[in-house]
Amino acid sequence: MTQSDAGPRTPVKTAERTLELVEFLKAADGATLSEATDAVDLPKSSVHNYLKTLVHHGYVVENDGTYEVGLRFLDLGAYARTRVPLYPVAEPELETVAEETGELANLLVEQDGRGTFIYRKKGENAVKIDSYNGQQILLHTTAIGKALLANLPEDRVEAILDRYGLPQKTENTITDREELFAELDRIRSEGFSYDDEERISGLNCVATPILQGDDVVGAISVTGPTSRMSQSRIDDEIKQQLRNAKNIIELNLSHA
Amino acid sequence: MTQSDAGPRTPVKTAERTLELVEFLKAADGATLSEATDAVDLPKSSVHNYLKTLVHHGYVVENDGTYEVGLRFLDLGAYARTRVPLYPVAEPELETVAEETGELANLLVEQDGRGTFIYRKKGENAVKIDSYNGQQILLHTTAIGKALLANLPEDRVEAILDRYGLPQKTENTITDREELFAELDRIRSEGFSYDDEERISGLNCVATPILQGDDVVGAISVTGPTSRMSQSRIDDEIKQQLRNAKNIIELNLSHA
DNA sequence: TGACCGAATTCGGGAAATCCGAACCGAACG
DNA sequence: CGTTCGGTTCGGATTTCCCGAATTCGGTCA
Repeated sequence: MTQSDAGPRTPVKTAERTLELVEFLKAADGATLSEATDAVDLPKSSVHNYLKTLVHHGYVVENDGTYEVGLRFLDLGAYARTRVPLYPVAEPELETVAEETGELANLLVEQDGRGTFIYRKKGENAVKIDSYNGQQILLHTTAIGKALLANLPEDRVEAILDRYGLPQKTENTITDREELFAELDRIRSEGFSYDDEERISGLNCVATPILQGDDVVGAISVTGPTSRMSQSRIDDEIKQQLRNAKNIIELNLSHA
Repeated sequence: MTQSDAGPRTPVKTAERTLELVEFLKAADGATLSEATDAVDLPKSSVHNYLKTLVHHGYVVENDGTYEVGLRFLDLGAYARTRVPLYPVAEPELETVAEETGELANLLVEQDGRGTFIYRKKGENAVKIDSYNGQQILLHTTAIGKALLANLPEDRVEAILDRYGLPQKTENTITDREELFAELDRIRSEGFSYDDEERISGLNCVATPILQGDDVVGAISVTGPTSRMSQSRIDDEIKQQLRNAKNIIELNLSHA
């Protein structure tokens, strides 16, 4: 990863190790003390202290020897979501989109250069994979991320690219800056972005940004399997649904 | 609080301070460095280091001088929820309950003696207050918590009471152990629990546990304003809806 | 324009918390 | 009954964090 942000001058290492440990528990779907010890570079006794401390505060749960991410994080996470003004406005509209199309409808916002799905609603036939709330992505890897990126000020886009680079996720991921900027231009003029299996093979996605005045506050999209996302369906149905939702959301945002 | 769990012998203090800081940001709905410094007992420069470290990792966001809880927690929280097998099974049924009654439908699970609402669905007329995902409560303060408590093994109940005590939330909160155990007996024999404004004045609640074999895995409830929750409506409509949802959920749990 | 004020950031020595290996326990299994 | 594989405890060495003072930054008022 081309990460050029060095971070704080004097980071609190213990805090970082704590978070790293929790992230490992997530990645591993739970782990024993020994497994966790192998993963983070610390002796067993130290990891033990960390885990017990986290357990005591409810951030980690222990079930006969295996440690897991605890529900206490849901409290913080759901709270953080309530602080995003777009969320309550967009939620009902995305529900409609999911119902009408039968596919997966998504809402993405940006924080600190990263994209976060703050709401995902499955329609009747929605693809099962690749879907849970809170998932974080790099903006250049998806249609919905690019829709957002295309409407950010140029200097912010530059800063984001400097920090996170353009790592490749599938063979279609854009990895070249020039190419990305050209694509962002196209998105700005058309108002929609697409991805052709750029992040996950077999999935297609159509997205459009949500604007508040001149500022982009998020983006919405519909995701479906390549087989069902024909050009004609995209043009006739999907884009219509998205346009509709976008209008209502922006209208409600403007006088709130 | 009657808290008799001393916690780990050698807690990692820095980890605790980190979490405490994030919790403060939540409680304060965002704060500046100076405000955060006043809240936690540390000098400004230390708090500065903590916050910058958290920002760097996306757990806190900074907007012109004020720090807020970041969306990265949503990733961990929503993930933790996916690890609860009850969640996907109960979600659609609670949606039905919310639609049919028009009130607020809830799903609670227990971890480490604390209750966590992992799903809440608002019906048409649902009360606006007191509702967000991930909220944590003490089990003895609500109908839904008591429904859960009533089906936990006695020694676990004792342990939970030892650890968290019976703090009073409203004038109706049960604060006496004997009284609570009597109430739990009653709940076990009736199969439903109620609260009369025990946690929040003006709100009433009807709840029933979700069992898997002999083990309680959670509880569901309907919450509404006292004015709308008449005895006859509770008996004729609400309990019927809950019974129905409970049956379907338990059935689906049993052969999964 | 310049001086002022509050807030955020940087700096460096001293104190304290974490690190870390080794030893101890306890359960499961052969 | 012995062995093994984890988890837990202990205490000294040292890294890391604490913490006040000095500096910089950004905005406001004269």
